[in-house]
Amino acid sequence: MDGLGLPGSSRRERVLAHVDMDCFYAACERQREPALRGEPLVVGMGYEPGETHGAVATASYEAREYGVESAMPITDALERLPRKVDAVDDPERDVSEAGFYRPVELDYYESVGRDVKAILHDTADTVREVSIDEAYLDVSDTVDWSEARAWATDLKDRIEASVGVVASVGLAPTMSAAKVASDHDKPDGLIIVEPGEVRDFFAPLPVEAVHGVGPVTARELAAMGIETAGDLASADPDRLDDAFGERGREIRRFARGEDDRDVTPKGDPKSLSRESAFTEATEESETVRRRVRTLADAVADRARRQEARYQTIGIKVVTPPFDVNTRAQSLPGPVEDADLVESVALDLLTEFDGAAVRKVGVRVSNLDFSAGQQASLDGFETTDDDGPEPGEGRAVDQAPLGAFQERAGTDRVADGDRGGQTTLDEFG
DNA sequence: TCTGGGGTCCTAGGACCC
DNA sequence: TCTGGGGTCCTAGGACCC
Repeated sequence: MDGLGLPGSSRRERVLAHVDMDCFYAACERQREPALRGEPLVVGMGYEPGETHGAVATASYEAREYGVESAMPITDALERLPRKVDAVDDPERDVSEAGFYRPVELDYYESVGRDVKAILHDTADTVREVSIDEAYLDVSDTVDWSEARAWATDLKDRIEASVGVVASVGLAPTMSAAKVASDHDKPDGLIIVEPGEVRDFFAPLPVEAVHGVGPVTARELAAMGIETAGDLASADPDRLDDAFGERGREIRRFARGEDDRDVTPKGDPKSLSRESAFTEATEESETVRRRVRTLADAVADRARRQEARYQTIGIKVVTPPFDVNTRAQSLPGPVEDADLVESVALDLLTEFDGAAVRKVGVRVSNLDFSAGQQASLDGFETTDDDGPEPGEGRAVDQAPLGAFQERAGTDRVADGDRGGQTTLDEFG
């Protein structure tokens, strides 16, 4: 097989697919509550039945007809599309011009997402899961361009038949083109962009269609007279570099159909965080501190379940109108210590005492998964002695924080108890 | 527009080291 | 006295994605 494995542009044209579920949260709700099919449906984040707070996570296409959009406050959505139950009681309202509202239930959507991913992994050797409802596939070894449509149709059918949700699929020789292709014909879309067609496919699209171009960049590009992907493809690369740096060159390459990125399985996360907004901005430090404590515990718990140690602990404080402030503190070595997450987070928060706060977050980063891998190895090998790992011992010795230093010893015991068991559970 | 939650990557400046 | 260069780590912020 000539060309296989050659680097750069000389290598064989790959066959890549991007699979993207249509209105995924709404589709999940309809899958388990079929009466919602064909009805305008809004799935709200932070929404509870009968209430009016929260924001739109997903609006079905029927709901979009009424002007309901993603990220819109539920109060606005209700003005455009009243709840069916309310309309029934209101003689002023036409029941046929009303819709259904459901709260986000992420655990359920994740289980549906896993069912879809299982089919993808069964179909392709190389899968990169991007999010709960989206993935890239590399099927170069098994699918030829001449059979691409049949393959994709079969995949879509399998997903719909066995999981009950609809996917849009795009095939192209690059990841960035496959992504745009899957988005181009939604819902229930299937677009195939063969090698050599990529640039023409991109040309008429607005720059926002290019992966990596958001509202800010689009506005700046427009000011430069660049409005379509075609304009972007033929723009002077130095000019883009001046305006946007390396990212400017990258979006130009994408628009030209140049994208060497390989589909690789998703690795370990780089950070874990939890954040939460107040119903309205508060200046009460104790209220904010309480929330930060809760978030810190949740983040630490998430890290523990994923067997991730962390070396950096940070907070995010959003103050009106929408100023995002971040603070972070690094430790001398990776730890797993819920109390430390809380105390460092609270310590960083003192800077914002008395400030109006509308939202707070806690984050751990600089993650280290080697301890978990070690634990899983231990499970299959002869029992290790109980001494600390060399690296961990050193980290503890250098710790600048009293709390960290005092408690590190007891954490080791807890770790030893848990490591192997947790791992077995996950594989079981 | 008065913006929900969980991520990624990049840039820039300062500290510190050789 | 403002004179060299290179490298790494850390923090903070920004843009973007779903």
